[in-house]
Amino acid sequence: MNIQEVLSTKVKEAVTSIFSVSLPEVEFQPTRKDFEGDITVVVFPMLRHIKGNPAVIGEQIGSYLKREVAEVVDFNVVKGFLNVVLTDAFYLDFFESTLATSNFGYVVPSDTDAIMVEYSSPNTNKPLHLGHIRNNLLGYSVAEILKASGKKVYKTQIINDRGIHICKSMLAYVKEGKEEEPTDILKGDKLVGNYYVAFDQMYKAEIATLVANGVDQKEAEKKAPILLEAQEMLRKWEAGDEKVVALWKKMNTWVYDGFDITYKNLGVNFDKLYYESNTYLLGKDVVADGLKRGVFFEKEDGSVWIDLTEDGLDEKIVLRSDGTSVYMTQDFGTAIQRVKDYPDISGMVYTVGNEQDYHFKVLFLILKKLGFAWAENLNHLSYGMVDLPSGKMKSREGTVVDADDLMMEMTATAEKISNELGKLEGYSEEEKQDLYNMIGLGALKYYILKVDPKKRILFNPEESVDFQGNTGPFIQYTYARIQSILRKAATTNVRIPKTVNDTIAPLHGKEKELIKQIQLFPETIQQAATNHSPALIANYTYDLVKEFNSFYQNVSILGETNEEKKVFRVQLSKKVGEVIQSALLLLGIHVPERM
RNA sequence: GGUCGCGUAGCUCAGCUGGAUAGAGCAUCUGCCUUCUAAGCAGACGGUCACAGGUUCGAAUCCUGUCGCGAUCACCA
Repeated sequence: MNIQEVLSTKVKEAVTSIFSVSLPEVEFQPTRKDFEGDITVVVFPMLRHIKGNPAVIGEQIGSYLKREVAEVVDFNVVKGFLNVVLTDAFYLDFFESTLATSNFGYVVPSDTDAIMVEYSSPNTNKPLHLGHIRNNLLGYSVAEILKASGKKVYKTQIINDRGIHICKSMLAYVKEGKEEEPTDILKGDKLVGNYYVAFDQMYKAEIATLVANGVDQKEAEKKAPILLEAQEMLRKWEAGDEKVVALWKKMNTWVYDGFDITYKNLGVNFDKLYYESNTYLLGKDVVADGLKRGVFFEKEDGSVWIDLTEDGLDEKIVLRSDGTSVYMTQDFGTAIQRVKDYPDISGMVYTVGNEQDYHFKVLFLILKKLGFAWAENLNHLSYGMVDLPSGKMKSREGTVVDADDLMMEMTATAEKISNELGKLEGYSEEEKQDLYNMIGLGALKYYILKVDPKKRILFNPEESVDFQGNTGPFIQYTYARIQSILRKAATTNVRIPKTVNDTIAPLHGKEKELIKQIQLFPETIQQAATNHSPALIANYTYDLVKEFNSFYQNVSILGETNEEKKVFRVQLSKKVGEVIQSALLLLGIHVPERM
């Protein structure tokens, strides 16, 4: 039982004994820093059940708690707030208990209750950019957070490897590729992306010619010969034309090799890959079944629809009049397939931009109407676009911040700053490069993940990502500081005293604040998991680190003459380091021994 | 136009399942390295929480409306 539950019971007891009233619940909040105390009981809500002056009621409950609860040393009442002061022993007991816990804050993952997290899911016609980075970091991080919160997790992505957009880059390659192949300098995804851009240029030129010859703009966009050719290529692909399929395989392989490098550098991974070329026909049998059961209805032309007007949405097509699938059909077909593949799945998280909010609303509703139990636990991890000062990023127009380039720039910045500070004496060139990479990516990942996913990010390439203040490197730096102390101390086997005695008490205010912050870690993980919010982990870690740095600069650790106190501070620092490491790992950020 | 999301300090963001005097970082300004890593610490400056109503003992937080920004409303994906 934690302290809040103890206090809750005791407050109710107090109210019953003093006012002869039973209180349904007690409201707590952490005591604000400006007041004395650790935990605050809010008296106002009690006024519904007890008549009287809140300050007086607070006094009476406070006295009761001080008398009856061993952990309560003192209390004070400000307006309707009863601030309770807890004993140092309470905090030390808690701290002692964490020393024996490995992976403090993490819950051992279930082996039955699984969540599938989908993220990344790129098209294979162009390289990954900053928008994909946000998607990947969010998806990866949420998956890690869910794991830490006690779920079994499958990470997946569906690769959009077929369709007209893929044929466009293939066609441009055929037209002007001249057997070009990827090189060390030009990764496969970049090469294919170049041809996607090339297609667009040819297409635009043809439209311009047509318009100059008097063709209507819209008509020209539909009739441009190169577009018709691409459509023809798609038909051949669907018919299994050998030459087209061979080219498709070749170019997709180039792209996958390129993506692999980007994913590796970014530090993300997947347990299972789905390919749209294998799934795009799924869902038709579901439509047939749903028709029978009256979930869907058929129109005169043979197209199949679902009526969602009663749910405040509109009618949505699920099968075209020519019998082919639409995006939606594939999506529910794929969802069902995934549960067939992994029967322990009880829910899914889709990491997809907020432009598809409506689509997922409809998708989830359809799956519910089809009666799947797991459909109750589907979540769209919707995030805002990453825009540039000039507006939206567009691959076709070359206004994108490339993922590989950005990671390289971040690493270069880390190197520059490290060299200026010059603290890496004795590190080999390889160790240095690893460190620059760790710091550069730490900065980038933290920068992206600390903001609420719902909000759109305006990324200005002219202004570099910060390395000071509320940033990844600041947190990494604090970790490195702690490791430096531990190296010097080398007393890790010494334990803190089990009870508070004269040598360690009273706790320094900073020490107490640190323990309080550590205490919050497990519940922070749970909150981040329920809200699918890495930002909560980022903010928590920042608060912890700020608190530690304040402790570090205001309290001497190794210089402390009282041996018991010194050992305790070393232990405390070590624990903070462990929590920093655990927390950052949930964001996909690694920590250095030195920096 | 319908629907959804966002609007908090000069800038970037916390806080939003209602609680005390709205918090950080960046930028600007003051101090602090012959003592554990100054990518740091201590402090100053900076606010009509878009606006107007409402609910409540109490609203940045919940409800309604207005304005601004974005997304979306295809037999595209």
